[in-house]
Amino acid sequence: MRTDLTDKPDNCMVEVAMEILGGRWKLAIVYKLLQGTHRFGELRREMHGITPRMLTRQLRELEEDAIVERMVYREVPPRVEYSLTETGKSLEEIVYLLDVWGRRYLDRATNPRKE
Amino acid sequence: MRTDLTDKPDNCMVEVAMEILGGRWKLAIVYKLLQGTHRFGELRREMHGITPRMLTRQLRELEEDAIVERMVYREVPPRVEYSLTETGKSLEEIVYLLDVWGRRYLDRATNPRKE
DNA sequence: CCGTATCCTCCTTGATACTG
DNA sequence: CAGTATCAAGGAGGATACGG
Repeated sequence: MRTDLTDKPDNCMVEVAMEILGGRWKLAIVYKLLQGTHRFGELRREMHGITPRMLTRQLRELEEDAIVERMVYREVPPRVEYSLTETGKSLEEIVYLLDVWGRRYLDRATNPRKE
Repeated sequence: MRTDLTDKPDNCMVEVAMEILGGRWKLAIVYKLLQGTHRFGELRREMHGITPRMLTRQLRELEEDAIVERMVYREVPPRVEYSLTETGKSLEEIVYLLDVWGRRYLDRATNPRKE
């Protein structure tokens, strides 16, 4: 499944980070959770197009990697809240910079200009 | 293949960025090129485990997305050099932070400690 | 409301051999 | 040296229906 993270020969930890954070949804979920705790259904609505199955899988993987915390309230109807761990919150600057970079990239791609 | 980047409904540009930079090798290649221009063979040797086919594909995609520049020298034997564009260089801080994050993450995973 | 169960497609990645 | 060609496997991601 995942290559052994401790078996990275040289000093490029970018590969380690991308192995945990890669994929289509992970960092977008972190982006949402940086704005505060969310319930399953809230995330589902805000993530335009994700299926419940996918959302569950991504959240479980993030939980295993200690990025996300899952809090279950045994009520009727059931309530489950997701939030970031400290490790998850430590991604704030990276996610922010990626957001900025993506916005600028899109601007350039949309109205290209000469150098 | 790729979803239309201009068709992202809300303000989460993280998805845009990950669509361009996601995958196993892209940011690791950027990491190497931040240290200077590289030839194909140099990258191949430094990227432990990448096949020439994969390296070619990743470099071509990065070239299409204007992250990487390809310079062909018509010599014998042939020489091709890869370097970052300005857009590529603008990833420096992100790549640096990902490297740091990955290193710290690995430390925590290797010698876990209680809070 | 918060998920699971099933079934499915196709992209990503890889191994190996070969070429200008 | 710098790639292509070919073949193959596996997993990421998706559609739909159902369960506690």
